[in-house]
Amino acid sequence: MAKTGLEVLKERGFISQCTDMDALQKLMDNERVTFYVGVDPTGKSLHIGHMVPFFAMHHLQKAGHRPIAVVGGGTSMIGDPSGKSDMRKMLTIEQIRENAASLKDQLGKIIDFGEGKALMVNNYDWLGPLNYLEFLRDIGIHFSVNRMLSFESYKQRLEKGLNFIEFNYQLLQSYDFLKLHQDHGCKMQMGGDDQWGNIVAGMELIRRVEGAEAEAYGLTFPLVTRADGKKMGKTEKGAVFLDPEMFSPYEFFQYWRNVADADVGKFLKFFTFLEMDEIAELESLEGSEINKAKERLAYEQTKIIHGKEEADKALEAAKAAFTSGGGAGAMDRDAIPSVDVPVTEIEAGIGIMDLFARTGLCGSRGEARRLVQQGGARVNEVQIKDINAVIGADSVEDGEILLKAGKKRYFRVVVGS
RNA sequence: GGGGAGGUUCCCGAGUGGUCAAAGGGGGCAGACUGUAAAUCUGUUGGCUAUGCCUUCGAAGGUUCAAAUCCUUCUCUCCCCA
Repeated sequence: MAKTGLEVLKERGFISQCTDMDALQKLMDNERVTFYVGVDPTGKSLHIGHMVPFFAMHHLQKAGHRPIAVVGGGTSMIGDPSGKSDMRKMLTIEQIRENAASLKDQLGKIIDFGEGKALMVNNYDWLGPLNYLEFLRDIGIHFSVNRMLSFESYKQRLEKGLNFIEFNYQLLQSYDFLKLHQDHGCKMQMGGDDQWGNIVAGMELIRRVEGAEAEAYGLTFPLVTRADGKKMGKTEKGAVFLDPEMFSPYEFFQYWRNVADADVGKFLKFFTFLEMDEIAELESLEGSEINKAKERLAYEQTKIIHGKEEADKALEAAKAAFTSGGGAGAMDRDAIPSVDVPVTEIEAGIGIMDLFARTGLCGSRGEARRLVQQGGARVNEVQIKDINAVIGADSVEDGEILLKAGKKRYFRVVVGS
């Protein structure tokens, strides 16, 4: 007996709030439902913190429903105040267009944009040409300022200051839902919990314009948190982007490999397509065994985003680097960042601090000095503790020198001519 | 438009003429311990051609032997009034 899409979401923990679960269940049992999720094209790459709704989309699409990804080209020119303590930066139309194009590629890894299976639209297409007076008359009339002000998300902003442009965001998002309902028969909107207010507002708008019997539902996902309280998908160096140029597949793999014990099960459900019984099995592992589950999580997730080949490479590299006495010997060379240094410089000899300072492993010579003094610096796996050590041609192996900072960070110095 | 309070190093937050590269906390980095986890403990945390030098306390000027600290102007934020 196949599970319905909604059941899959439920058992995986995707559902936080639903405007009418029973009715939605019934609807989805009986027909192919078109639903949508908004994406903000505020950057050229998504990061994993954005991914929950798209994994949810995947499950529903698999169950036969039709997703629409709405690029918020128009709305991102306004900036959603929900859950934000500060106003968002505004982008130009050109930037947004560029971003939108690369976002589609990334979403394509999770959602099948094949003919008729899914849509991607840009709300700038209908928000852009809007006529202010008409919009106020046709749409604005349905909104109560009193009601809007009572929303929790606005309350918070009222204390800090909320300007008029942001205040309009909800109207525009509601209009999106109405527009998609009219043009594509879209009946459900999904989003993070912070979108609840906006989603409900959209439903109400549809009911007011189309009549009380119009079918519109809303579904929200819980905010995915990490056991250590840090933001999902953020590292000190920035967000965990899906774009391999911005965040290498190896590091991506490592991010997942290093999640907290308490998060493994949850993440397997959210971010992989493994079956529930397999996840249950992985979840039941205890002690150091749990590393197997983390490895699986990292592998599956990397495979989805970067492909099987990259996932295999990352897995192998990780194994090589962390088992049997360490060493990056078997690591995939390309996965390690590198810098070119002319052979003449190597032959002349480079001070250990200079070498580390120019690799990105250390931000400055001072930082490099500390690293060396604290015993975190290794050249070809040999610890160097002398800050005056000079690295010369005798350290070159296979045309490169392998540097290691701490236990996990590697860097290659490629000797160029 | 009027009045008030503020802008300090990655973040929060002390500091109100020299002893300040600036307390404390957070975070980061490194080390120990480990399971590439968590917790804990230790060290470290502006840069450099390095017992000294340079750049930093919203911006620009000024006072002084000496300023994050005093004065002037500008700028931004928040609060109260209109």
